[in-house]
Amino acid sequence: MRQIIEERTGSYSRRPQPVETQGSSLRVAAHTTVLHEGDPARRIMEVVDGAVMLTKLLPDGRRQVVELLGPGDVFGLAHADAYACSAETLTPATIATHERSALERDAVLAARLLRRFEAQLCVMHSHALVLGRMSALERVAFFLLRLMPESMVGSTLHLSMTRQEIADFLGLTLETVSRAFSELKRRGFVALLRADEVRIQDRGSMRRLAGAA
Amino acid sequence: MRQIIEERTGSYSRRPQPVETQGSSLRVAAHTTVLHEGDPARRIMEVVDGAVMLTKLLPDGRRQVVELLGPGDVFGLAHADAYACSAETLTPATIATHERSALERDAVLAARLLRRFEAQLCVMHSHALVLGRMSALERVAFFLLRLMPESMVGSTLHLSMTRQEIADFLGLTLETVSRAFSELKRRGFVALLRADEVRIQDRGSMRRLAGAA
DNA sequence: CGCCGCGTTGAGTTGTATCAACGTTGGTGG
DNA sequence: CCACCAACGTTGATACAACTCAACGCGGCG
Repeated sequence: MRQIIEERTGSYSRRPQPVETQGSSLRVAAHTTVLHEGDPARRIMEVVDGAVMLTKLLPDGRRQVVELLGPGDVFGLAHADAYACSAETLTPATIATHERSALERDAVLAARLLRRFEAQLCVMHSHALVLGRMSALERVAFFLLRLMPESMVGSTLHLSMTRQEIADFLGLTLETVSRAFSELKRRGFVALLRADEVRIQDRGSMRRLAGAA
Repeated sequence: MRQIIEERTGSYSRRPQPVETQGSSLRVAAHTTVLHEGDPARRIMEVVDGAVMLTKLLPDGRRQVVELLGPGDVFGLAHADAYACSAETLTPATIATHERSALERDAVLAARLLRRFEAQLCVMHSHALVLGRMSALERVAFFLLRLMPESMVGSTLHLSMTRQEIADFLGLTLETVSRAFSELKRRGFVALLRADEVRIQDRGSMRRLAGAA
């Protein structure tokens, strides 16, 4: 669809710094596929700004959103030199890219990625618990808490995902996600200003539902 | 239960090498809990030999086996300075441990962990697809293929997990896992010599079931 | 032998998927 | 400005896969 991507090389074009690698930076529109599952994995990427989702497909078309990424998160991982997931922007985004070979040369970059990978692996562990052991209502409560940092308590959250995308992330159908939203609203745990504008009313009950996430 | 752990310091006790970190090595019996979810995360660990599973618990006791680890795999990851998962051996195992501070000093170690984290993150992505989108039969087929490397085609696989542990890994109940094994046997895709001895008879059909894993 | 943990199988229940209709919103063009 | 349309969301009725509860089988060990 809207594949508006503009690329520009790193700020230090004059003398290529050995530490600040020759990574370039992409500015990408919302709903743009940045890379495709199975393509040769040449570069590794970091979300600088915006939101990105990683997806995997089964041959018959079933889809799983395997990870939701925000600023600092890393993607473009490879299994057998091919990208393991597709990556699609949820919002307009800025993405930094690095040659894979840069990892060996640039220790600072490698250290940053190591810390990030650890954090993302922990998040994946939590997500496995969600997908493997939680009910639909619990999954949606968990999802909303995950998107709503402690800080912004009373404020309203904008969802940049459709019901189908949320369903594909939580291992549900879009109808079940919709019913779960309605049920949370009915119980007074959340308020839906619009379909994509949510306010959490009762954080305690939500946390109890989500298993003290 | 059987908490037979013997610890010994690294081989270079004389002059402590700056690169080969002061990691110690554990010899651990099967069915031993090596670390507990929530404990302060002081050390990072590598499986040298044997098999280890990482688990997470919900307050009401529901359990998810989030990862299965073999030689080379890394665990002991921290979220907010606490272990994110418990780790339990499935077989007798040898485990190398490193102080977390060693990561900053030892570039070789850091590079190895980075590669491992990338691989383990990819595996977790696949597992999210399994947990979110696959049927019970597909999950069990996927599980068996994952344990049976391409190389050993005709040979027999020893499962070191109970039906309950497999169920907790695949997000199912032990009865459903048992029925799936029976169904795979009925279809002639696998042979069950004993409950924990499996031979894959029809790898093609298994791969088709598991979505060309 | 007889117990105990683990596995299998059956019968009935339930949560989520599926299928289908209807509602809402935002954009476009008459 | 309003009518129309398309995409997204909600809600209801029904179906079905997996869960739950329960009985039974089997193998290893004291």
